[in-house]
Amino acid sequence: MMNNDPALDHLYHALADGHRRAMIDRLAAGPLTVSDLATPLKISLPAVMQHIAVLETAGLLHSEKRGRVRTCTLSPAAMTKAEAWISDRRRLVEGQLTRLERYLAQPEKDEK
Amino acid sequence: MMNNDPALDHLYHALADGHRRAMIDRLAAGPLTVSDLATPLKISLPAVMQHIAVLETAGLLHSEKRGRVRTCTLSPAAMTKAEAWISDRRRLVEGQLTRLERYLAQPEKDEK
DNA sequence: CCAATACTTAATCATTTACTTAAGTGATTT
DNA sequence: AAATCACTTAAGTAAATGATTAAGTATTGG
Repeated sequence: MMNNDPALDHLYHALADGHRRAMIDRLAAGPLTVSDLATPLKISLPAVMQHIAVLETAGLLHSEKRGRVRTCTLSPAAMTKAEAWISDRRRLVEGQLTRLERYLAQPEKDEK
Repeated sequence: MMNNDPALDHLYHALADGHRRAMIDRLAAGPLTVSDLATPLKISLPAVMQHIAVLETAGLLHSEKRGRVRTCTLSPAAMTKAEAWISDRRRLVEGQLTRLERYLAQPEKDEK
């Protein structure tokens, strides 16, 4: 079964937090260091590092250390996967609505 | 800030569990009762009810009780919201890649 | 009316999460 | 070499999560 998929667990779990979404938002404009990511957040640096680890486990970003500075970059592929799952299901339900609307819009026949 | 959005917290949290995704999957084909939803899952009925509550809090489904049977139906609007957030960010990052590629593809000038 | 059905509530529990503070590591500056 | 910087590790904590079992509450069929 496709829904017993730890990768999707990690992906959606990573997205289910405002701090992490804010980090993704800022990273969407380009790579940032750990300190850069931490600056606008009102949490400690270790907390930021834990969020980075969660995003990295989900495959949403990768990071590289040069000297004493770690730079984080978004990986769009993981986002595509999360988006694809939900998009597929949404389309199925909306297809259902379309069938219901088709049924409702259909003029009644067989009324005798 | 758009990322401090409890609705998105609830949405992605609801999607971050295989049992709940399996339930969404089956509901995508049409409404089901609580027992119908529980049957293929190897967890207790109260556990299924808790998952339904999480999905309902996220706005992913609504349920209605008639007699002693509760029927659950998916609400595609919430899915659209979750999909939209991630889609927007993915497009931003992919736009970046496009700019990078454009830069890399560009023949070097100013080399003197 | 009585039992079976379909949930529902309540109480409990192990684990995971999202933090914290304090102390440590290694790379740059001065 | 010493201080500063940019993380990193460790240890601990309160609250949330995902499950359980046991005991309800309404419906509904016989």
